[in-house]
Amino acid sequence: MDLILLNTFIKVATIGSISKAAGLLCVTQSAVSRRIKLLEEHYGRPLLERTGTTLRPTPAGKMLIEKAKSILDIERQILDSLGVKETRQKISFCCTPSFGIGSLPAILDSFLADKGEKTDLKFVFAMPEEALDGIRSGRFDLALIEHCDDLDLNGYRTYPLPPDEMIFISAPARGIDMPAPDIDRLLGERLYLKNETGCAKRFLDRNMRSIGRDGNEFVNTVYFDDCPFILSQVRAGNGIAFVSATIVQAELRAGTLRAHRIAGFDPFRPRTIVFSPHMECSPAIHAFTETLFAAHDIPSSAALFSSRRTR
Amino acid sequence: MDLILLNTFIKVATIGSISKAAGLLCVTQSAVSRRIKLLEEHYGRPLLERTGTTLRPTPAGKMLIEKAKSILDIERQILDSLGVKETRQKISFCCTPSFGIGSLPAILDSFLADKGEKTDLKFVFAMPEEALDGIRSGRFDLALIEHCDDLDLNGYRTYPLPPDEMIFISAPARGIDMPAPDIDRLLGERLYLKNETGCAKRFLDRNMRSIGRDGNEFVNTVYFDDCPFILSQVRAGNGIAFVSATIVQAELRAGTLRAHRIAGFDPFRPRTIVFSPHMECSPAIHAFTETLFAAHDIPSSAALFSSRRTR
DNA sequence: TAAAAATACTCCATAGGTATTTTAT
DNA sequence: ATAAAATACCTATGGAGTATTTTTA
Repeated sequence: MDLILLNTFIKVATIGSISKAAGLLCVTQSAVSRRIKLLEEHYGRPLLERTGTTLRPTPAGKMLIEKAKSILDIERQILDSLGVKETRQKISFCCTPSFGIGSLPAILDSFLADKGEKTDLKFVFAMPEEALDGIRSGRFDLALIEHCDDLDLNGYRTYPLPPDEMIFISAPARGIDMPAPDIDRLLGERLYLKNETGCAKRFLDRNMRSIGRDGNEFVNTVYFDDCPFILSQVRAGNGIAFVSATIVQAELRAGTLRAHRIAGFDPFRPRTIVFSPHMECSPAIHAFTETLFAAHDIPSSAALFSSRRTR
Repeated sequence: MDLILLNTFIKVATIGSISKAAGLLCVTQSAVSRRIKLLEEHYGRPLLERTGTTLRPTPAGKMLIEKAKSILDIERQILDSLGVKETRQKISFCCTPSFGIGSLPAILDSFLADKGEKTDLKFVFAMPEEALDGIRSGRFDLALIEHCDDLDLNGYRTYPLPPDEMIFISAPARGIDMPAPDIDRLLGERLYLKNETGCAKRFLDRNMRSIGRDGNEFVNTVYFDDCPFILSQVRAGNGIAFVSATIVQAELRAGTLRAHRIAGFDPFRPRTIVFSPHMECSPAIHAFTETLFAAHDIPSSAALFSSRRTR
């Protein structure tokens, strides 16, 4: 009787779902189902109540949970006293600076809340091209790609996220129309962008072209490779910027910044999560992805982690 | 981590030998060696001290023994409280009546002393031919064959035992020479034998022929299918019998019976243990064989039980 | 040198994955 | 009808056996 069966049973009985537990355990639903079956055969009776909307332990199962916990606890004691370290879980995640600044802090907080202690985390902010390169080479486990240009993701393990919205922002003092100003009104403003090849610039150019204009019509453009500085400049009324709505959400709500949406623009920037083919599913990565998905109101990533178990 | 590893380790550490533990566990030395290795890899350090004449647990190993016992104990509690019966171990053993009466009781006592509660035992007394037939058909797990005739044991899993000795016995009152009487002196006595086709009769005939005489020269022969009665008749001075020395050992020592050995006879009857090819090694069968061997001063039967594990 | 443990190698049982079916709400 | 669990089937891993080598007392 393998301890993995007991651990699996505890997870399933606690969560109340075989599929969900499978995600956590980085194996398929099939494997978990089989493990439960094996355990039930081993102990000669049903351990889970299959009726009802959620899986519940039978009386025998309830008893087993307690006993199994003691067993796993002793095993843990042995490992601890012999100084056996569980292989430190590593996550390396790549995304654009705007996501890193706008959304990642909240996700990271929520992740660290329960899962953080035992994991090595690496967060790299880079452009989609570099992200994909890192995924290919195994430098990153997963990346969040924002599609400033069309991008060929063929051959990657991907998962779509809801798009985010790109908007112009300005200080109220500049008096720019709030809902949808004329584009010519904005062309006269000093435009702050992070850099010439950044996502925002490329996405802006694309949208300008789509309404028959050109990105270069913004004559007064300042590239400054520091987001907080750009925001402070805009806040101070020194110009406008074209940014992801999420990173200024709070200030828009507070009224310290104004959002401007241009007629004819498609402001929504598709986003995709790309998984490394080398990525081994680990509980940490599973939990991180789960947090990432939860932040975007996607119920569960269970199905993503069906194979490639950690050994 | 499989509980079988912990159980194996406890056995090895307790016994101090991988080979011996392998016998007990009904697997090969190789398998046990591998299990220990797996466990040592799992816990990341040596658990057995390989130096010295006997295998001893390292400090880590000592600690593990205790913890492992707690784990296995909890597992036992679970099984008990769920009413999981360990499949009742069965042994069916066949031997000649003379062995069954002479040697088996002592062996059985010694076996029952520690192993008996959880086993179903079946002892059948029969002639070698029937024993072999039962082995072939799987009716018996093992049989002790006494070679009254030449017997072809090709194709059987066998193990030689030291031979026993066949002797004539008489009551002291009859005044027959003790060490080696003349055969003609015995021919006049009434000879008690169990039955016409029994081992004793056949073995006697063979020996008579080997000294140029004939079994039929005993003119006054009584076949009576009950050993105790025969012995009582001899004891009462009503005749002689030709029996295995072991069944009258005590009475010879006490002087209530006399032993007679005929010059030219080869009194030693080879004995062989025959194992059923269908026999699955079980701890019970191992223990029984161990007892059987110990009774004949054979150190260990470990090597016999290398394969065919119980599932 | 002999007995025990380790190891190289092969085989097969089984755990796990994929795809599909069954079940239950 | 949909989502989850069970299952049929296939593959690959690894545990067990056989035979051999290495170790150590």
